[in-house]
Amino acid sequence: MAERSAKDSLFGAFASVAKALGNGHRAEIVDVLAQGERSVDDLAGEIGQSVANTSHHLRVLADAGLLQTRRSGTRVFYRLASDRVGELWTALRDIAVDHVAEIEVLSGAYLGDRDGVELVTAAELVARLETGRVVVLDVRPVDEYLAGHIAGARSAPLDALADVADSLPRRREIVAYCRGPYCVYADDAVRLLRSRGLRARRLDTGYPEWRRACLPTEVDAQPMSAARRGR
Amino acid sequence: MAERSAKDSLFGAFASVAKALGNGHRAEIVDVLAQGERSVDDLAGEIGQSVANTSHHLRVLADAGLLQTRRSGTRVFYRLASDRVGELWTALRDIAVDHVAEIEVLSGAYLGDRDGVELVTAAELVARLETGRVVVLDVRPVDEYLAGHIAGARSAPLDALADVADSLPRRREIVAYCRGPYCVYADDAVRLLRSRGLRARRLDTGYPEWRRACLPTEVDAQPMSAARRGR
DNA sequence: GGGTTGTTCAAGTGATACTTTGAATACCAG
DNA sequence: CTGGTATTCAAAGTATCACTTGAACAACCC
Repeated sequence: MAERSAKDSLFGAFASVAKALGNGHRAEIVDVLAQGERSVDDLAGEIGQSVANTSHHLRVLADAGLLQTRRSGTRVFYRLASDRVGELWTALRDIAVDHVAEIEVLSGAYLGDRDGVELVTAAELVARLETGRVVVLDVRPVDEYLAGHIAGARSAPLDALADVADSLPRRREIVAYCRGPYCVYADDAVRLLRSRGLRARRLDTGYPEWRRACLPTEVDAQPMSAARRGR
Repeated sequence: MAERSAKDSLFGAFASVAKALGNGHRAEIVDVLAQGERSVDDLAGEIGQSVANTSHHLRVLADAGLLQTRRSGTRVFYRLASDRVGELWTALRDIAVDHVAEIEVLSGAYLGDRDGVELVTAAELVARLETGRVVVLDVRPVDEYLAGHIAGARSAPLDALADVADSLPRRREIVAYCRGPYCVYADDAVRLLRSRGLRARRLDTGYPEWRRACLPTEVDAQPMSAARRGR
């Protein structure tokens, strides 16, 4: 009957959104864009692909309604179409972790040995922030920090961390965070800090999850052009 | 560097879950399984495909970790691996509705003319249930009602609705609900009831969303075999 | 054993997905 | 308006995968 084909078309359209996310490079793109908007060039660098190929994948995602664009001079900035897209990506990732056995192996291969990298949950960090006995470090690139960070966090990008480390209190606990649970920045930071005898742990998620949970954040207002120039 | 390929593999694994949902028939399967477990045979009927093909799609979903199985005699029952899979499906569907223009047309083609089918939100229904001035009808097949339904709802499967209609109060408002926003049962029910002069509207979502929102539900305990026999 | 229900396999059919290349377009600065 | 930068487009190459079917096989019940 005609109902059947109408239903098939409708569910095919629902599935098309999933299909757009069904590619590793595109998943990486969404993961990066959860931090904030990026130019095609930036994204190509992040995912290690040619600009042309990146542009192609961006089009696939945009056609599925997951991304929106903004032109600024010669550059085109892509961003997630809404916060809900970020939530969808997080949900997908979490379900993959829970139900795909293979992921444990792969994340181990990517993140490296996590011995000595202890985790802190967002709830625990909130509690510690209230009592004040913790230093929070944002170890992402500076422009991501400027675009928004955990309230009270200090910027300490990985390449500047060695310098910052000397000025950190040796008694107080340090919590580093970065882009998300599958970002190596915070792991690297914790290893470096601990090798210097500091008490460091990492947040188990990242900035996007923190913000979407409506936990306290700050934005360091700066002209966008200046912020971008840093990359 | 090696990190790149490790990262690609990891995100490829995340994407594999999305890939499993990236097919219309499989999306329909997940939508049906959000109601509760089903045998392969049942599912094949629901999605209008051969048993062999249905079994194939079920395997794809199960391999991606989205489904689990239970054997009972000669039958194999599939179910969602967890509630979170249902949430993922709902999130995907909602984002598709928000961001894919095409869907409006397709859902119109499937659901038919919705003139005269007014919607009630879950929040509004909760409020009305508290004041007691509403009759809630579950118009899904009986066994789905038995497996769990909105607290206080009365079972009125579509094929029996004509009989039930006569016994409904003519002054009180009637709210029908079914499997979800893209299920035609409740729409059909509302049209039938209104054609008889009753004041009927439909819930804008369905039973799975109601249950996951932790709103009040009831289960009519019955031997599973008896419940299943009905199909 | 005979009947029911599911899974697997092989095969057919068709097409899609990804990447690269080179050219084209859009915009800015001077 | 010209040259430089950033992005998109179109086409071609490469590879392979996806979906469906029909028949054989397996698991189970009575």
